[in-house]
Amino acid sequence: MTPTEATDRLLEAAEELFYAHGVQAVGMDAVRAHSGVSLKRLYQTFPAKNDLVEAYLRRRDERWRRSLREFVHTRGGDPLAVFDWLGNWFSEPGFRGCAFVNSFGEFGEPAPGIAAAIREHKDRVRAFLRGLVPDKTTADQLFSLVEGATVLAAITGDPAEASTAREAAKVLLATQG
Amino acid sequence: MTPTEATDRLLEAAEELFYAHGVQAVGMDAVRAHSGVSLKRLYQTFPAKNDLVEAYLRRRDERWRRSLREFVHTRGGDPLAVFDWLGNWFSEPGFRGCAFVNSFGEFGEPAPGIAAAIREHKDRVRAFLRGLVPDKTTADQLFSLVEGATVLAAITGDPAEASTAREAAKVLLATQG
DNA sequence: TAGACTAGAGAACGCGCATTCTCCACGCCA
DNA sequence: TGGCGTGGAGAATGCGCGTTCTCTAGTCTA
Repeated sequence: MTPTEATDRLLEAAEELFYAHGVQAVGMDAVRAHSGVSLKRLYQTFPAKNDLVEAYLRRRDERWRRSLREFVHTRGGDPLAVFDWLGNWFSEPGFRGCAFVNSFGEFGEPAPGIAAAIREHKDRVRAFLRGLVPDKTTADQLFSLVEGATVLAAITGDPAEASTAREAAKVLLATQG
Repeated sequence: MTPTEATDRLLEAAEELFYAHGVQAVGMDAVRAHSGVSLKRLYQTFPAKNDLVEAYLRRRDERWRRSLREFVHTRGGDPLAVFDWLGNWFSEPGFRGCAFVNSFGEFGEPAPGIAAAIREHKDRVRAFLRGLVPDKTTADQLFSLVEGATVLAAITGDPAEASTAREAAKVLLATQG
């Protein structure tokens, strides 16, 4: 098995397990079992669990934003499409809220790399929304709606939080946008 | 030491430690040390850590909502006062986001009592907002803003998320309320 | 005062898990 | 063919922590 293939398998397994069960609840041995990569190789690739966690978050950030970006692009950059995308996400089986918010909750004092990955993710999402909505304030308001809808959908299990937020966004965009 | 005094001290210590550092990061021995209640008494009062966690959450729910309710009451029930209250909260030293959202993130599969405490807290906050804002949809939109502002203030450390959300709420209330 | 009960301090137990170590099988080169 | 290095499987280590156990000092009662 080539090093890059091992890395891929590890990150794939890490994402599935960490997102579904939480980082702390998943042992390195579970990652080994789920990835099929030996423990030795695992530690050669990621010297400590924190390194794997940080890599998991950074990869998830890239993929999550790419998915959102591409979806919104097919809608001609309509900011409301963001909320349609959220609705789809909330409805996926296994949806458990924002991985970054969950990780923030899990680690009282996160390792610096992990804290940075979380903050940078939110910064990038904010930047994306600002690119979609010229007015900074309005963009930030939509961001708040996005985060709120995600948290509530996770806790209540109701994907309709997305349309509630969508209606609010529509009003905000019409008033200020 | 009377049993109720022991319970009070334990819950006080639990809240300070669990909220500040996260539940998993705080051992029962730290609760003992911080409360001054012996381990034996601790386990007589709360047979397992989960019971203490659930009691901590339920007590925090009561106090948090009472504080919000009383503040909004002094403002004549103005829904926008909610966001002023949030701004104060976000500015408090030691603010670390919503205890319930953090706990949700901490426990992949929470014990039933803990999951219920989290859900019930959100249900009650939603009910409070609906009492303030007759229109259900608008109330739910404000709820989304509240949750989003809280998450973002926690992660970015910027209390100004409260005023961003407040402006959005103002627009939503003017349009629909 | 002697006996019995209480509560606290802290040791002990058991387990889970991050990390490291040991041993073995397999492929490569002279 | 015979050493030799590479990689995997999985045991061993060390530690943190939830929970329980032990021992002891103090207090109340007859």
